[in-house]
Amino acid sequence: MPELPEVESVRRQLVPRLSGRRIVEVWWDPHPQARFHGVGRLRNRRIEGVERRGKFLLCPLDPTPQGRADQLVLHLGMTGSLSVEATSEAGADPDAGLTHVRARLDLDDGHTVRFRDPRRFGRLSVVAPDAYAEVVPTLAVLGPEPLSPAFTVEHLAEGLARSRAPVKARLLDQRLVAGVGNIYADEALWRARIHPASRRVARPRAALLHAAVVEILTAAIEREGTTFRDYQMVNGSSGRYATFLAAYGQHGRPCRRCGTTLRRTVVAQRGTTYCPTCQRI
DNA sequence: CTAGCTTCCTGGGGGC
DNA sequence: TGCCCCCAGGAAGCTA
Repeated sequence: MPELPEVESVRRQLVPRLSGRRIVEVWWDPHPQARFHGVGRLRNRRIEGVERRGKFLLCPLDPTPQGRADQLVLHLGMTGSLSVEATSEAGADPDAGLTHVRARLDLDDGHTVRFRDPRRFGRLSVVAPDAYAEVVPTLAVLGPEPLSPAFTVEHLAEGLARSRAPVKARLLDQRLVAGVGNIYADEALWRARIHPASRRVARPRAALLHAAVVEILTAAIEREGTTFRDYQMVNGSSGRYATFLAAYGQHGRPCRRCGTTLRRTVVAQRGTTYCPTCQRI
């Protein structure tokens, strides 16, 4: 599941491959449930850079003749990945043997960006910021970047105080903080010793959670993310954070702090692993 | 407005 | 070995 560290790792690999390239041809999946918006507008546009907000990849494009400053907005969903390899010869398999290719962007340097997404949860849009609310509503209301100065203890503590929803639900809701998904929510809550279903997190524990989120995401980026099932990087390699997971997917194993068997439950409609001894409501 | 449930999709794992 | 069933999950869309 690509979350912030995985998307950031993909972004870093894309920068040298995409920056300054012009898109000469575009194809996308005609499947009725495919989540594409305005992708035809990519033809003959230049990619100015590769940025990230939360789990969204953003590629600013050169302005249209009408002066419209739109962007390519990509969300990998659960199973999305990107490859950048040679464009296939005419008549050859345009997907070069890759499965589940849902979109292709042919670049002016002889490479093709292939967006693979077995479960079709990913989204690819061409949209200007003033249309985020209609096209990518989560991006329009996204909270601060967790590794930026805007993400403060005060912001997290006050945000948690304004709601009685389970703290894990608040971490997954992209409005409080951007980019945290199921893996790093479980990891941060374990590190901060907070029960995922806790509905009251006062300032002292909010400060622990703030530090845990920052430390976990920083360490995961250093290891280029977690490869659990589908996630892989642009060059096909895996993230190396999986062996550091203390909670996510570790139910039935002993807690690394106290040895208690980690328990699996459901919080916010998501599989959740926690330590019943360290993490009390 | 918020909280929380359902929906989309399909590979893979478990059970028999 | 094969078949069936069901699960995993981010975000959007819905209900109450």
